[in-house]
Order: sequence, then structure tokens, then C-alpha cells
Amino acid sequence: MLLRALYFGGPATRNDLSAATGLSPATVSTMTGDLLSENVVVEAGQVDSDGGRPRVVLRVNPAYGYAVGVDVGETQVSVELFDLEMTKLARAHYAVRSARHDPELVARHILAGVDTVIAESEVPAERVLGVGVGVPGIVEPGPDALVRAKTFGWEAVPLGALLRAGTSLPLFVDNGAKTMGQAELWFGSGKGTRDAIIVLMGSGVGGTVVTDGQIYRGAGKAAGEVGHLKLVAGGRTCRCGARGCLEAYLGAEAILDRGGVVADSADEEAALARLLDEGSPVIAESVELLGVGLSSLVHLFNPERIVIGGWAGLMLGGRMLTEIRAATAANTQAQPFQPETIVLGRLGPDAVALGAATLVLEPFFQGAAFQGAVSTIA
Amino acid sequence: MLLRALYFGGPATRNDLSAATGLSPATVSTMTGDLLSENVVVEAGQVDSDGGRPRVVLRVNPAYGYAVGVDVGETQVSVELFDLEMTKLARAHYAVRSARHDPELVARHILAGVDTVIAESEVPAERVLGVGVGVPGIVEPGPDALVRAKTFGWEAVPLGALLRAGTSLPLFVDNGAKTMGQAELWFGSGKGTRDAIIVLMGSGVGGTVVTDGQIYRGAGKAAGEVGHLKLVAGGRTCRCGARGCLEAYLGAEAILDRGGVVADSADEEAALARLLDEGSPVIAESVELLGVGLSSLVHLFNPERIVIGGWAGLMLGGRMLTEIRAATAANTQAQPFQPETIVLGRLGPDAVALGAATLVLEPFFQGAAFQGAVSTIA
DNA sequence: AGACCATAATCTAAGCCTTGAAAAAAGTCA
DNA sequence: TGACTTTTTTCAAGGCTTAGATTATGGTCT
Repeated sequence: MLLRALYFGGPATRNDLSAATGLSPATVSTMTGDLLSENVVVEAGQVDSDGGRPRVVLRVNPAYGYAVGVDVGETQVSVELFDLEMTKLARAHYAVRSARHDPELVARHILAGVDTVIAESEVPAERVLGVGVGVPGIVEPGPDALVRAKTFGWEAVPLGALLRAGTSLPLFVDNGAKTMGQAELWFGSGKGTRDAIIVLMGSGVGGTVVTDGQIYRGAGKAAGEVGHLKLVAGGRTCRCGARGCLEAYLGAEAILDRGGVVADSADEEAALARLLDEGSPVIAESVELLGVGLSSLVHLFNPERIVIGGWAGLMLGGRMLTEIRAATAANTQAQPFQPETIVLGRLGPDAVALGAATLVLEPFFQGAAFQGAVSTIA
Repeated sequence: MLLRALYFGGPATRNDLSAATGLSPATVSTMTGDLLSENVVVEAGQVDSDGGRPRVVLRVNPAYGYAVGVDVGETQVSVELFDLEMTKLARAHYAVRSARHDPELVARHILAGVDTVIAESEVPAERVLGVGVGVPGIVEPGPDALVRAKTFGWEAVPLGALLRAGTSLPLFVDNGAKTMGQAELWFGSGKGTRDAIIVLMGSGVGGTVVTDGQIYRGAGKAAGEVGHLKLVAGGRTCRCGARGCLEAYLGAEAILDRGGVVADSADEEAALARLLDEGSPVIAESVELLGVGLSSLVHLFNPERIVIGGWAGLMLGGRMLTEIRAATAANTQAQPFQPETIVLGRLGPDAVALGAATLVLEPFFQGAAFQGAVSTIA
């Protein structure tokens, strides 16, 4: 709890921490004493006080531990190593021909990448807290971390089991949209909110729902699938098989298709940019539909903030944010709704690995820290 | 925490409680000792154990305290008094001509009702824990409990303030759909679930979202407005002003309207029953639309259970539950989804007051209990 | 019946966490 | 330097929880 306050509240003095956590100064003092002697936190200068003893500023020691984040994407597997402050120290990169998403190959890439980044960054291996992996599709909770990813043709791939065979580091596997959402929540536009929704528009559409400061996962850990919120009963067929899904209208692929543009996945970005430049009517329509979808989310979740991210989301939102806000407000009349609730993501589209690395920190904040190699899966 | 386990886990022995709460038998023993001497819990018989000392069964003392629940409805204000086990002990009832919903009149009815039920049930007044009020519309949190209810023409009625002027009992004001949802959650079809959605279809449509065993209220306490989830972008105009809302298709009023039936609010039930008997195509269409809406909810919340309640919901679901499940499943393909997730409410349409009374118990479980007359508003 | 066994509940002393109050530390200012 | 201010630490006390021992209450076996 103290660690949390210090990590998210930035460097702070013992007094600040006492105010932030509600603990007494005495307790903060003894606890920070322990943390200092364990080297989890370090001193970082002083601040003069008016007339009294100067306050010592404390912060989390970025070098106390390290986290590996993995982004398993459509065309590549990228593995990154971060310190506790999430400064990127090393990166490994493996192209995957989009036809072949052999689970074992992906697992080998990940394992090789983990070794590479640890070696390259010259970080002591025993200081690595764990490996977080962001994958497309739904991850079934459990020690095997079964992954279902339509786009990869993965039906029930036990990625957790595959990886555990090759490393003794704690493992955390989660949906890529969720890891990216967590990144926005901790370090991006969602920072400081307790009730937020992060909508990620890329080729498809994913999302993260934050309730009470935490990602909401629901009973089967599959909540937050904003892409399959229905916009039009009986509408366009989605790749999930159902009809009228948001993704079937507002994924980049769908927008292009609706605009009559043929583009393979490498060209999608340029093609979407062109539609925007042209001021195609499909864009206005998309804004309107996005407003409808967001208004549903507002009524259901009443969030403090809605973050639009993902490359397509940033592209669309970058030019049409005002219109998106207006369209949402027009469909949200029952309650006082501030359009400023809707903002753009700040981390860019490559935050999946960053977010995946943050998964590793959860047990660290619980006070776990290096309790041997207990592999757990989110 | 112990009280919670005992209340929801039914009568239990100290050993059961130890297992349920994770506390040691010693702790349970000392704490139940306190609770017994305070008369909050009482002994309720014994169970033989195979070969050892028999276990003493404990339960919450229903007569330890009482709660008043108020249902402010379209045509009447009803005030009910319950003991801790939520057995109804008394009821007072005031007709309100639907034209006039003068806030002060409603407040006077409520206050009179509270006095009446306490007198009638001959319960000691100092044993009444508080008054919960369920109202239509959105309640703004705060000491005044500002109520916005379109159907009543209430813009910002400070119901909490009005009532506080007439009673010193702790007050809790909340949306009627939420109180009813809480009733289903605690005592009805939602019992035992931690992630559930309760959809209440009456003349309009309301809802309650349960996350981690608690009603989710969102940043502005207005979450869970299932009625304004959009089903059809650009569709029928809702009374909220927006278009394509679920309520504009699936409220009883809307279903009848779509079926070309003219009925005033008193006849709605009979009229809807007639449509069902006739096998009107509007019904099949409604089932399909409900399936679309529920599938959106499944994707967003991934609930353990969906409860359909409210008089119209019970009527429709009573005959078409299988079809509703099928329609939902047809729109929910991305993840393993069990149609049995969807069930009917068990408490009937009159549970608003019951649910409102449960609002009073929250502080009781926090260990508050008769700490003077600290009026708080949910 | 009496020895013995099994299970439930309680008692006791110890450990841990937190805190208020007092003391110590580290400055400023006159 | 000494008075004063503010931050930090120390210390003893209080509260909560628990492991382990003890007591309570019954059954079973010879």
C-alpha cells in the first residue's frame, strides 16, 4: 500500500505518504525504514521546509527489480525489458510470417527474447521479477493460460504451459488490449482515474474496463470486449460470427471495407489516412457510430474518463475528437455528461509490451518480491 | 465480516464460520462471544457431531434491529417495515394521482408511513436502523440526495433534505431499479453470485450491475442504465431523447407501441399479455432484440448470471426464456457462453421496498449499529 | 459403570501491527 | 549561541489474531 502510493504518487516525503495513505507518521517511518534497508526505496534529495528540518524525498528504487513485457502481435513478437520505473532497457524483436503462428515457435521466440534482453541489458537475472505476455484473443485463467485467438487460429493454446517449460520466471499472460489498457491507466491518459474505459481501435477493436482502479475481468475473465458491443441489431456480420458488432463497423478493416477500399494489413494505416484526407462520408458515419457505442458505455459504466487508443483510434480521434464528443453527447441525454470525459491515448500504439510488463508488478505491490519462482498466471 | 458470513451463509456453527471467513476458531469464538452478549446473534439449536461435543448453531437475531423500505412508484408510495431477516412486519400505502408528484407531498407520505409502520408493528423505535427509499430516476450522491426523475418531472428534488427535516433516522436514497436489483442479488435469483447483471423490464427498463458482489455505481453513481444501451444506431426515439435505446424497444410501453396497441399505464399488463397470447410478431422481434442487448452485456461484463426481472420481464421471460437464451447465444460467439446464465427473477415486481430496506443494512454490517442518528445517503 | 476417544469451544500467552506521545534530529533566525 | 520550527524516530501501550493447551460434551467399548 505504501509502495503503491510511492510508485503512483511519484517521489514523496514521509509526511506526504502519511497524508496519502492515512497511516500515522510513526508507521510510515518504521515501514519506510524497512523498505530502505531492503533497498526497495531510496532517498532522492531533500526539500527545505520553512524553518524546520528538511524533508527527505523518497522514491521507489528503479533498479530494485526488472520486468519483461512481451507483445505477441500479428506480424512480430517483441520482447522488452524495463526497470521498475518502466524505462525500457532492452528490446528483442522477431518477425513472424503472418501465415504461420505456430504456438511452439512463438513460445521459442519469447523464451529466446527473454534471455536476450536480460543478457543485453546486463541486468542480474535474479532481479527479474517476471514475464508478462500480451496476446490477441481471450486468455482463460489457470496455470496453463489457454489462449483463444481467432486471428491466429489458436483454439486453446496452453501458452503458459509452453513457456513454463522453458523458464522458471513467474509468468503472466493476458489479452493485449488489456495490457495496453493497463499501460494507459498507469502511465497514460487514464492516470489517476478509478472508473475508466479504454477503447483500443486497431485493425479490430478491443477494450479495457476499469472499475475502482482495477481492470474488471468479470466471472470468466473475458469482460471488456468492447469490440463486440452491438451497434446495429441485425447489422453487418462480424468476424466473430455475430452481427452488428462495433468491431464490424469501427475496426480499421471494417471502416476500409465500408468505404470500399481494398487494402492488405500492411497498408491499412495509409489507406485509412487517405479516407480521412478525402473527408469520405464513411468517416462521418464512423464518428456517429462511435458516438452511439460510447454512449452505451457511458450509460452502463458512467466512467470518469474514456480513453481512445490504438493506431486507428488515435488517427480517427486525432482529427475528429470534437465530433466524437458531440456524437456521444447527442446520444447521452439522461445524465449530466461532460464531453471532456473522452480523451485520446497518450502512449501510442506500441504500449502492449509496456502494459504486459506491468502485470509483473502486481505481486510486487502485494509485498511478494522474489519469493522464489512461483509461476502464476493472471 | 463475520456478520456478513452469518447473514448470507444462513445459520452456521462457529466451525462453519471459521471455515467461511478464514479466521481461526479462536477468533470466531471470541467475536461470536461479543456478538452474543450484544444480542446481535443468538443460538439456534445444536447439531450432533459424530462422536464429539455437539456444535451450537448461531444465527443473526432477527429482532436485533429493523429496517424501513420505501417504494416511490408511479401510482403509489408504499412503506414497509422489515426485521433483519427481511420478514415484512407492517405496510403503509398511499395512492398518488399520477398527475401530481409534488415532492413535498411524497415526502410527507413517506414520513407518515414511517411513523405508521413503526407504530403498527409495535417495534421499539430505537431499534429501527434507518429508512431506505427507492425512487425512479437518477439519484445524485450527497447529503441532499438530489433526485432527477423524468417521469415525475423532478429536476433536482432534494428528497434527502426534505426527509431529514422530518425524521432523525439514517436515510438512504437510491434508484428503484438498483434497490430491486439488490433485493434479487441478496435474496432472489442473484444470490451467491459476485458478477451479475439484473435487467428490470417494466414500463421502462432499468438495471443493476454487480461487480465483485457489490452494485457498481460508477464515477457519478449513475452506472447500470441498461435501458439506454443502444440497440439500433439511429433507431426509435427514446423518451430520454436519444435514439435506438433498449428502452425504446423493450420497455412494455415501447413493445405495445411497436405492436400498434394503445393502452394507458393501468392496462399495460393486460395488453402485453394479449400480445403474448396472440403470438404477435412483435414478441419474436422483441426476443431477438433482447438477445442482442444481453449479448452486448455479456461481452462487456462477462457475468456469472443475468437475471431478468420487472413485471414485463417476468411476463416475457416466463414464456420465452428458451428463445431469449438462444437469441443471446446466437449473438455471443467469441467466448464459451452458457445460456443457463440467463434466469428469471424470483422476487416478483414488488421488491423495490425490500431492496430499499437492505440499503440500511450496509452500515450495520460495517459494525455501525445505532451510533446515534448519523444521517447518510447512499 | 468407568476408561477412553472424538469433536467443539474456550482460554492463555505470545506475536504483530499501529499509534500517540515524547524525544531526537536538522535546520532557520535573531 | 539559543529559541524556535518542522521532520523523523523511538518507545511503550493497545488492539487484533492466532497457535497451542485446556475445558466441555458427548459417544463407544469392555
